[in-house]
Order: sequence, then structure tokens, then C-alpha cells
Amino acid sequence: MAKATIADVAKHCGVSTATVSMVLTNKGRISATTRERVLEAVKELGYVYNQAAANLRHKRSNLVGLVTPDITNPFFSEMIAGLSHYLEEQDSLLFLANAEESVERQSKFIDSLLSQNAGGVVMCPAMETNLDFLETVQSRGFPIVLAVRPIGEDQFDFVGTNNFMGLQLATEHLIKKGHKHIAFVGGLEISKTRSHRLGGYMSKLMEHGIPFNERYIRSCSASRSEGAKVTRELLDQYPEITAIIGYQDIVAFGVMRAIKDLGKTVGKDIAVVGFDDVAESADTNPALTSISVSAREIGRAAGEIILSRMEGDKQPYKSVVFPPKLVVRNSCG
Amino acid sequence: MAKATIADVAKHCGVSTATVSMVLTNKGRISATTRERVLEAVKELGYVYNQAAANLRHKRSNLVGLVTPDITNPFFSEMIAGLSHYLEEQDSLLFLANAEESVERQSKFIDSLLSQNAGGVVMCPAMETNLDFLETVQSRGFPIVLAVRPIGEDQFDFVGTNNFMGLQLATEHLIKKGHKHIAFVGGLEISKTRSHRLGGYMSKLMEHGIPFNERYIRSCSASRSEGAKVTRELLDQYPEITAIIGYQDIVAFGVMRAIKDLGKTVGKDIAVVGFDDVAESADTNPALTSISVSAREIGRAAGEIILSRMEGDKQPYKSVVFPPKLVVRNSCG
DNA sequence: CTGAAAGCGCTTACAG
DNA sequence: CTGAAAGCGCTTACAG
Repeated sequence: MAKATIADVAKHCGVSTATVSMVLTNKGRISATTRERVLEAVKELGYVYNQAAANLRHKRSNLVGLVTPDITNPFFSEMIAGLSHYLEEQDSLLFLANAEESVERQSKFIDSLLSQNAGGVVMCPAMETNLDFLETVQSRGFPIVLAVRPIGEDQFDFVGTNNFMGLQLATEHLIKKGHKHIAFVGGLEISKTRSHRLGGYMSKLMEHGIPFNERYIRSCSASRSEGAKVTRELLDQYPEITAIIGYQDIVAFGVMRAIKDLGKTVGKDIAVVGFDDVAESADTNPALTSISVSAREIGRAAGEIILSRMEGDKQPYKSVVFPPKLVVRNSCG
Repeated sequence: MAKATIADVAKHCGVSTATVSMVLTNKGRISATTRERVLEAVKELGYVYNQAAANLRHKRSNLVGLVTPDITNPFFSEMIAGLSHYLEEQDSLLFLANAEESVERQSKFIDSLLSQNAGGVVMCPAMETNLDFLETVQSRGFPIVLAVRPIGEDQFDFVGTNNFMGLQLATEHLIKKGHKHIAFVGGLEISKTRSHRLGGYMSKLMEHGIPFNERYIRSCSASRSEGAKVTRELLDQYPEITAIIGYQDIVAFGVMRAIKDLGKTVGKDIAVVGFDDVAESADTNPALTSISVSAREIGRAAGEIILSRMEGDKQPYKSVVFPPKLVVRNSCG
């Protein structure tokens, strides 16, 4: 029993395929009685609509792709949840790619999307992504919305947060608590996001007339153990440090760990602030003060934009920025 | 400039579309010179292969769906990473759905897959999924592989771990350390997986002649705070307890938290074992002894099976089980 | 309100 | 080794 097609349905109730198609898609004027007959035949034959064939015919698509650098990172998985939830509401389907910071894998995935007839893609571009690549894709009429990581100023839709402001909030919080020796731990040097956050950090320091010490800044990859390692070195060399900002919560966890290992108390001897406000941050001991950026909202907003572009929205490119918030808990005393 | 098609390429170099198709798919015998001419035209026109059209024509598909109950759970995101990595290697694309334990959303997603012409689905079925639903889908010739959560004995392919054995390992470890009052915290009562784990726990107890106390068993949802709450109650009522097994690591973190809050020491006063061995477990203080089940491997294996079914593999259904391992760290002294 | 017919971009026997 | 032609399952003007 091969799958039933529109033609089978048509034959079954003595109408044309055009008619069946119209009742299925709610187009044109169909008499109530015909419509019912068709719908009944659909049930009887167990007919399932072939969306792929329809897409081919009218050259549209309800398929959207998502490129993430690391699905395993809680921030991104939250974002995916937000995006996928929205797409589901809109009866759209999501292709997922986990590019793991590889420019090649990312571009291969885009090729697959293109050939699979997807309608657009939301990307958290790998760090080394170059602008030309994205421009080429977009110039072929394939909508892109950048999420989380901006590239190129006004040439793409973007949704994310304001990293600069996030670190201003964190830094200000610490300064107000009286800290003067504030370190910054984490992030990779090539990261644009990191440079924005550093900008927020440094500008706040200057604003308050606190001398800026380059040696208080350390990069490391996104893991607890790296965060802990770098912190041990840092505290060893610069015992005057009384506060540390983690580039991500996960790094901040490592920072806290290192502080405890040195026999000091987080929040008393040394204050710690994170970034991302992942679920776990509310549960550590002490609970981590962090900068909250609503990953789920970013995902949803990205979904809204990509879908509207796929429907032909020709407005100028826009940036949707969710301002970060400072969530005060116990890690700063 | 509309997208180039196979016909444009054919015209451009004066051959038939059949020829172009054959060089594109490496079928049939094509002379080297023709092949080159075609390939050149492809470059020149910026032609991109329309896989969707091809799928429609030969009624195949390289699209696979994945249903997870919670993409935000680290165990599942690891699994997704494993699956997506494998599918990528095989030039297959992944549709992702985050069903959030909703049977309706799950079934809606399957409908979308069907109508989008996907070739199969790997499912971590929502807890209340009923067998009939899955059977109906499968009987329509749509391959399903169940991952992580088994349903129905021999009617589906399955890949996962041996939960019974996992808890036997955990329980035995504690018994060998001399514990006699061992509690079991977490999981939801409707969960099949939980009942398997409970089986492992109880059987090990009996094997060693340790009386089994129903009151030492508590259910709770998968969060730190729930784990902590239940643990406080438990320890309050049954101070004789010296060891607690967490249904998942995340619950075990809550357990450890509650123990500390009571002024006791994890690993000295009370031993704790988790399940899942998520990344974080190596980093808690003390590091959590846990049962490791290779989520990534499960994802990959699920990918292998679904793809082979999609290619027509008609072997009897099989179960691939990765035996869990005990990873000893410091939470049991 | 409904049907006949062409066509979306590809593939696949069948000839030659 | 290559071409002509039918067809995958749908949609869309165009008639009537």
C-alpha cells in the first residue's frame, strides 16, 4: 500500500486534484459539500499531505536552519529551546547543526540547507567566520539572521544582547562594593564578544578613576577547570585582587572553586560575578551573582525575524538587543 | 537571476538533463570530457543541486528527525551532539523537536516529519507516550528508533543503557563501603527508567541481605532544588541514613547541597552517588561519584541504526545497550 | 464553484 | 556513452 496522493483522494470522491488541493490549502471557493467529501476521503485513505512536493512547486519553504557553535553549552541550548518553541508554533521545522566553531562545517551545513531548499538560517557564527562568506550566502537571496554574535555592522539582521553594557553592570556592582582590584577571567582572544565585554569593563573602571591593569585580564576556554587554573595563577601573582569577573558563569564556577581551594571564602575574601545566569548559578554555594541575558528570548526573536524575512519582508536590516540584567546573589558579599 | 537548474546547466553545455543528472550523482558511464564540461558549467552558473526535488522523484530522503523531552538537560544535549555529528558525516540533515514531555507536541512533530518527507525519526519518547501511537507510525513504513527510553519490548529498535545494571553498580559500591541505610532520591513515579533503576537498587540490597525500606525511596523532578528539598525531609525523618543515591547527577547535586546545609560532610557523614556523569560532576566539591552512560555514543548509535533502516535494512529489531560504568570520585569517602 | 493542463527540478528506464 | 520522455506529488492561472 503505497502512500495515498492527492490524485487518489481526487479519484476516490470524483473531483479533480485541483479541487483537493484547494480544500487542503483553504484556497479558492469550494462548496461545503465538496469540501466535506474530500476531507472524508482524506481520512479514509490515510492521506498525508506532501509538504515537500508543495514547496517544490510554489518555491517556498517552511524549513529553517540553525547553526550553533556548541549545543552542549547551556546558554545555547536555552536559545535553541526558545527558537524551536517558536518555530513549532508557526508550523515550521528546524534543521540543527552543531558547527563546533568550525568554519568548514558551518559552510557545509549552509550548502546542505540550500540544496535541501530551506528558507533561511539563523546563525551563531563560528568565531572565525568571515564576512564575505555570509555576504555571498545572503546575496543569493538566502535570508540570514545572526544571533548572539554580531558580525558586520548593518548588513545583517541581528539579535542578541549588549555585552558592553553587561560588563558595565558587573563592574559597577563591584566598584560600588568598594573593590579596586578587579580581574577579568575568561573568553578567547579572538572573540569579538569578549572584546565588547572588555570594553564595558575597562570603561567602567576609567569612569571611576580606577587604574586599569592589563595583567588582571586573562583569557581561557569555557570550562570550570580552565577557569580554576587561570584563577590560581592570577591570585598567586596578584594577591591584591579582591574581585573577579568570569567571562561566563561556567568559568566563574571554576573561579569560585579555585578561591575555595586556596582556603579563601567567596563573597568575603574575594567577590565573583559571572555572565549568562545559567540555571546552576542560583544553586551554587554561594549562589553566583551574574549578568542575565535571556537566551530563550533571543532564540524566539531570531525565529520571528527569520520567518518574516522568508515571507518576503524587505525592511532594512535591524538589530534586536535585549539589555542584560544584573542578578544579585551572594557571591559578592 | 533565478536559481539555475539542471536544465540551464544542460543547455549551457549542449547536453541533455539526463547527462547532467548523471554526472551530478555519479551514475552511469559519462565520458571524462563531458563530465568536465558539465562541472564547469555548474561553477559558471552557480548551480546548486536541489536535493528536495531529487528526493521527491526517487522517493528517498536523507532527513531524519529527533524528538527529545528536554534539550536543556545536559544528558540530552550530549546525545544530540553525538547524533548530529554522525548525521553530518553521512550528509544527512537533522530536524530537531523539543517535545518537553508533551505527547501532543511529539505527535504533531511526527506529522510534520511525515509531510516533510523525512525518512525516519529517533525518539526519546515523552513519558506518557503510548505504544499504539508508535506502532501506527511505524506500520506506515516510517522507521523509528527509540533512544534512552525503551517502550515495548521487541517491536522497535532501541539504543540506550542498562539502568538496572547502573543502579546495581551504584548500590554495590555503597554496600562495599559498609553502608546499610541507603536511600534512593529522585525520578518521577510514572517513569519506566526509574522503575528499572529501582529494580537494580532493590535487587542489590536483597543480594546482600540488607532489609529493604520503602521509606528510603523518594521521587522528585530533575532539579537541584527538588533534590535538596526531598533530602532535607528524608534526613530529618531517618537520621540513620548514611548513603544516598541520586536518580540523576543534577538531583545528586541537590542532595549534596542539603547535606552541607545540615552541617554534615558529603563523603564522610553521608555518601552520595549520582547517575549520568555529566561534565559538572567532576568539578563539584567533593567531586561526585556517578554512573556514566555515554550519551554521545548513544546518539551516534541511534544515528547509525536509523540511517540503515532508511536504506532498507530489514533485519529484526535490535537493542544496542551501552553498559554503564561506575566512576569513582570523592563523594563516598 | 470546479476541471484540464502545464510545470516546480529532478531521475530513470528505454533506446540508440 | 548520451538523449527523449514520462513522472514524483503538488499548485496555479485559465476556462467554463
